[in-house]
Order: sequence, then C-alpha cells, then structure tokens
Amino acid sequence: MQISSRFTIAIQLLTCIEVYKSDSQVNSEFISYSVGTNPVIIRKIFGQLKAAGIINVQRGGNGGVSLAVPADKITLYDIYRAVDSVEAEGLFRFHERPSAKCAVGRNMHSVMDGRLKMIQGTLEKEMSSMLLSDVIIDMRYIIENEQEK
Amino acid sequence: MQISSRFTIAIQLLTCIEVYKSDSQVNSEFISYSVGTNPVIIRKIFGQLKAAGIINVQRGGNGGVSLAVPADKITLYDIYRAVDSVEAEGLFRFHERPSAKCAVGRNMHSVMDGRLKMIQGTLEKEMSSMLLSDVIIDMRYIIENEQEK
DNA sequence: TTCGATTGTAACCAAAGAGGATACATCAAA
DNA sequence: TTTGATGTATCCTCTTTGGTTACAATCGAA
Repeated sequence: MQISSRFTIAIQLLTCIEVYKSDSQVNSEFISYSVGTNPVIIRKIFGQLKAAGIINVQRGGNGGVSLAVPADKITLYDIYRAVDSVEAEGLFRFHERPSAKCAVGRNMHSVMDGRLKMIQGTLEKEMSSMLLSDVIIDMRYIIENEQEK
Repeated sequence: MQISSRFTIAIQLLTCIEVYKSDSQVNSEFISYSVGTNPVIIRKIFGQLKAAGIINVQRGGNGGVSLAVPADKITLYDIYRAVDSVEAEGLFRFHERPSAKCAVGRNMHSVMDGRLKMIQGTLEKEMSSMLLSDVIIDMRYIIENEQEK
C-alpha cells in the first residue's frame, strides 16, 4: 500500500505557486514541467485543491493559480485530504462480510475499530502539525544556498 | 488510498488461531468461513505470516496453523509489515522524475523526505504499541459477555 | 502402502485505481 | 475576435486486489 503520488505532487504544486509567484502567474503547463508529467494531471489536482478551498484557479489569458489561504494556514493534512478522496471511508479496510455465525468474525469490528481509528488519528495528527509555509521556507533556503555555489 | 484488507484479515486469522485452538487445529477452511472469503486467500496470507516467522503451518491430515511466537510478542506492526509487501518502498510515493531543471522540482526530495519519514514513523510506532495478545483478550471478553445474555 | 485431509501454488479472471494522453469545449482578458 | 488558459470527456495501459478452479505436494493414520 502506498499513498498516491498526487499528495507529493500537490505539495510541489503549492510550493511552486509561492516560490515563483513574483515572476509570473503559475499555470498547469509550468507545474507539469516541474513535476515531469502532463498538464491535465495537474489540472485535475487543481480541481481537488480548489474544491477544498486551498487555491483559486482562473481561466483565460493570464490565468493560473494562487493560494486561497495563507500558507501558514495550510497543513499537510489539509492537502492530503483534498487529494485523497477515499479518506472518507477510513484508512483501513475490512473484508465485506465477516461471518455472523463465527463469534470472532461477528465481533471483529467491536474489537478493532477503536484501535484502527487511533492509528489513523496519529497519522492525521502528525500531518496536521506540518505547515505548507515551513515547507516553502525550507525550499527557499535550499534554493538560495544552491545559487551561492 | 486504503490499507489492504489483508491486514485485518490477518488479525482475524491470528485471533481465530488462539481463540479456537483448544477446540481443534484451526485450518484455512475454517478461517475462510469466519472471514467470509476463499480458503486460497487465507493460505496466501498463511504464506506471508509464515515467511515473517509469525505462524507455523503444517500440511496433511490434522494439519493447520499455530502461532510461532507468543501473542504478546506480536505487534500489529509486525502483522502489517508481513502482509503489506510494498512497505519496503515507503509509505509515500513521488512522481518518478521531477525536473532537474526546475529548482523546486530538483529539491523536492531534500525538503520532503524527512517529513514523510516522520509521518511514516508515527504510524509504525503507534502500530508497534498494540499487541495481538490485547486484541485476543478483548475478543475473549466480548465473546464471554455475549454468551451471558 | 494406501487413503484422506490439508497446505502450496500455478493459472486464470474481473474490477478498480493510478497515471497518462488527446481532443475539444469553456471562459477571461487584451 | 483572438489568444491563452482551465475544465472535462474519452480512451488507454499497468498494477493491484480479491477471487476461483485445479492440482501437486505433503503428512498422518488406518
């Protein structure tokens, strides 16, 4: 099991918006080049991030994207949830129909649901503690030091 | 993204072994009935748990499975790793080839790898804190209270 | 040694999801 | 009206998951 690359793509996308916004309006063409993929993939992620209220997207000439919220109000968990639509169903999956005639099968959910929720909770809590703004600060720092060489 | 149901199936499988071992040797037929799936699915998970040294499997008449290690030495993380073979690649995925010509693309790994490792680490730590033996204790307790009604 | 029960595994299959590509409609601004 | 951008429909390939059938390999006991 792996978390979709849409998550790291979305982080890169948002980082690009902030790092390059002074140069020009950032668009799907540019980001797809940075990520190494197709502009349509980026636009689909635009749609998910927009639906979550994280970015504003504008069509037309001089269109492109910008943050809808300050970067220090956006956590990695916000991004994760925006981009991973299955989240509503929970991180863990049970087999559809454990037998009601077997005592163990019948009670698996009672025994496990709390534990699985706790595991999922720690994942989400850790992600929530990380801010997009800190990612951007680190990125800017690395880029500056690169140029000094 | 969801964690494969093999994980919860494996937990149920191991719970069945301990809860029903006094009655008779537990086999793939019985467990598949409890889970509500096919015996072959269960046998494939047998193979993964055996490779991880968690269970012993015996062929032939009066064959079946038993724990290779006491239940209080088996954590949910042990089970997770035994059953989810992709774990070696890490929980998160990057797009294959972020552009080296874009400063942001070029430095994404430097900026993100540490954070992603931390998130994955908290997930694993939480799973490691949960023992199979506790799951079994809870299961036995629920089953006993059920029968009192 | 033979028989029955069980695991091990090969060979398929269907469904779903991920990532990708092309094409084109839609929209905004100059 | 033209240009450049997003929105989205459609199609494609791969991989993973879960499932099923079939049968070989193995063990225990009669």
